Amino acid sequence: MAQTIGQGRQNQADPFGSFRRECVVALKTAYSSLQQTSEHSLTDMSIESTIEDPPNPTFGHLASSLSFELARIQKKKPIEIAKTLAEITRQLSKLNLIESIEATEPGYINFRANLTKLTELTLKSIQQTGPNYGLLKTEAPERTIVEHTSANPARPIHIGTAKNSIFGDTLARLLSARGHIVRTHFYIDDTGRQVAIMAYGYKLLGEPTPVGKPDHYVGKIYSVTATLIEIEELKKRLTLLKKTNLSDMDIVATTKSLDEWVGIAADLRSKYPAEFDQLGKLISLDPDPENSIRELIRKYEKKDPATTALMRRVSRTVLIGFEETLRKARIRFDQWDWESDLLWTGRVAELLERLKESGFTFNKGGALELDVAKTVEKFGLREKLNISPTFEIPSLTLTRSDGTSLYATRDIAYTLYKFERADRVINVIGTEQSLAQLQVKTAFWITGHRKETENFIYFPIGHLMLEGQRMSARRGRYVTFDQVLDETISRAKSEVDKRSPNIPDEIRQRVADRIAISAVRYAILSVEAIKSTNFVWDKVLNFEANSAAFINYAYTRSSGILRKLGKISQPKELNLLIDPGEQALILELSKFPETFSKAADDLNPTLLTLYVNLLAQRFHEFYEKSDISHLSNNELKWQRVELVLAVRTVLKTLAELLGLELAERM
RNA sequence: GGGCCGGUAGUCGAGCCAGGACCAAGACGGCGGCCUGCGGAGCCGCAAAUCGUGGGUUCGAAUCCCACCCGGCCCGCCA
Repeated sequence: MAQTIGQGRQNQADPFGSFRRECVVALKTAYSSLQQTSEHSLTDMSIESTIEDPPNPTFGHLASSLSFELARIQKKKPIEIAKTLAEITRQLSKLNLIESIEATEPGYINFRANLTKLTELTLKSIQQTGPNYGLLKTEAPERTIVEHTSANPARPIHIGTAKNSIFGDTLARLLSARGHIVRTHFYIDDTGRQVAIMAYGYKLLGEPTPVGKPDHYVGKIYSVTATLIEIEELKKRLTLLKKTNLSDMDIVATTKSLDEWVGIAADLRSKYPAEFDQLGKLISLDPDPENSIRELIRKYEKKDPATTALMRRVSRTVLIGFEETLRKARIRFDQWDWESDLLWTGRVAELLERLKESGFTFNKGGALELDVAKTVEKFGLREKLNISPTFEIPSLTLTRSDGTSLYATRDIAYTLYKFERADRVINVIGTEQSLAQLQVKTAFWITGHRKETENFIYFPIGHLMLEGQRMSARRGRYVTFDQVLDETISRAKSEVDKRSPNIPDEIRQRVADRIAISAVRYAILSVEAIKSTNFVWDKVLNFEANSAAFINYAYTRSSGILRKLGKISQPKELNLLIDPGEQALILELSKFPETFSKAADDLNPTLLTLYVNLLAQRFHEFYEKSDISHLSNNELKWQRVELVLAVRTVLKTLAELLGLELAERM
C-alpha cells in the first residue's frame, strides 16, 4: 500500500486514500510522541506498511499492527501499546475522516471512517469530476510503448494470441488513463519463414482474390502449403537417413513426425479439397520448393522489387482481416511496424556493427554469435537482471552462415527503435519467449542503453489451452478469435431474444454484440495474464455472476430505475444513506481511485475485473434491498438516486478502462 | 541436465511482491429459500479447503528462506 500513498494529489479526489493518509499521519504523530517518552530507543519505521485491511467491518475500515512490532522492543504486551497509541492518537490528532480509533485484542489499532463525511466526499467528488473520478494522474508521466499481438501474418488470430491482444490493449487503456503518453504498436513479422511460405503458395495459385475474410482465406493457403512442404522435406530427410544409415533413433523420430504430418494433411484435404489438390500439383512441379522459399526470404531482405511487392501485398491482405477482427473486439493500434523496414533502413546492419565492436561476439561456422553469458559476467548483470547464479546462459545466434538475420537480432534492433520513441517499452509476449526476451534485454544493455534497460518490461502471457488441449497453429488445431467472438455473439443474441422480446431486433443485435465482446474480454482479463489457463466455452458463455453480463446487468438495472423516475432532482443533503448495504456500496466507490492507480502501476488489469465485479455485486445487493422509485420520502429518494448515478459513473469508467461496452437494456 | 512460471474446496480462481486478527474473497457446480411495487442475467442461506510436501525464520507464515514433488514452457543458423 505504501506506494499508493503519494503527495501532491490533493486536487484529485481519492476519498478512501484520504482516510488512509489521515490514519497514517495520526499514527505517525502518536509514534513520534512515543519515541520521545519511551525509555527504549525507538527507530523510525514505516508506519504505512503496518496499515492493513481488517478482515471484517466490525473491526473498522483500516487497522494497524504497529503494536506487535513495538511489543518486542518495549517488552510489553501488544494490547497495552495499542491502547497507549490509540489514546495518544486520539488526543493529538485533529480528526476529519476518522470517526474513531480503538485498540482491540490482541493488539490492533482499528480506525473507523466517518461514513457521513466519507459519503459526502465520495458522492460529491463523483458528481463533480464525473468520468474522471478515480483516474488519479501519475506524477511522472512516461512516453510508453505497448507492443502486443504481433501475430504472424500467415493465418488468422487465434484465441491464444487474443489473450495477448486483450491484455495489451487493456494495459494501454490503463496507462493512458493514468496520465502516461501511450502508443500501441503491432510488430509485423513479415521477414520470417512463415510469411515466405504463405507468399509462395499464394503466388503458385496465381494470387487469387480472397473469398470471404482475407486472413482466413490466405491462412488456409498457408496451412496447406506449409504442410505439403513439411511432408516433402521429411520424406527427403528420411531417404537420406536410410541411405546413410546414421541412426535408428533419427529414423524412428522422422517417421513418427512424418506420420503426424500426413494425418494433418488428410485433415486439411478433407476441409479444403480444391486448394489442397491444386497446391499439391503445383508444388510437385517445383524441383526444390525449399530452395524457392529460401530465395524468397533472401530476396525480400535485399528488397528485390518483385518479391517485395508480392510479400507486402499478401501480408497486407491478411492484415486487413486482422484489423477487422481486432476492431470487433475494440482493439486498436496506433502504429504498425514492418520488420522488413528494420532491414531495409540498415538498422539491423548498424546494430550488428555495434555488437561486433563490443567484443562480445564470435564466429561459429560462419554464423555470428553473441556471447550473452560473457556479457552478463563482465558487467555483473546477474543481480541486475535477476538471473539465477547457476544458470548458464546460452549464446545467441545473430546471423545465419549465409548472412541473413534472425528474429532475435531483428527484435534487438526493434527494441532500439522503440526506445528512440519512448521512455518505457512494454512487450506483451507469451511466456515461451522469456529466455529470448532476456537475451534481447542483455543485448540492449550491450548497445549502451544501461539506464533504459530498467524500463524494458517483459509482460509475459501464460499459455492458453483449448478445452484441455494444446493449441497448435502450425498443425491447424486452434480456435480463431473470430470463431469465439461469433459464437459468443450468437449465444448472447439468443439470450437477449429470450429475455427482451419486446425491443426491436436491430437493437437486440447491437445489445448482443456488446454483451458478447464484453464477455470475451472479461473472461480473459479475470484470470491473471501469467497463468496458463484452459479456454472453456462454458466460462466465456456464462452470463451469470462474475461475468461481464453480471456487471452490465447492474448498469441495466440502474437505467431501469432512472427510466421509471423520469425527471430527477438533486437531494438537499447526503445524510440518509445509512443502511449497511448503502454504506458498503459507498465504501466500495470510495476505494476506486486507489484500486485504479494500483492496477495501472502494477500493470495488473485483473485487479480491476475483481473490483468491478465487487462493485456490481454491492449494487445488486443494494438494489434488492432499497426501494427508490416508489419512496414517498423525496429527500431519501433523491439521495439514493445520487448514489445510483455515482455507481453508473464509476461503472462506465471501469467499462472504458477494460474495454467493455455497457448496454442500457439487455 | 539447467532455467523460468504456476500448484489455494469437485471445478475455476483472489489473497503471496510490502508476514498480522486467515476458523482464507468471489464464482461455477450441489442443496434449500425469495417475484401482486425499480427487469430473477438478480438476492438470501447451507454444505464443501491437509493453502503441493517436508523443514526453517518469526510473538505470528497461504505469504519470507531452504529442499523436494507435480504441471506448463524454454534451453534452434525457427518465430
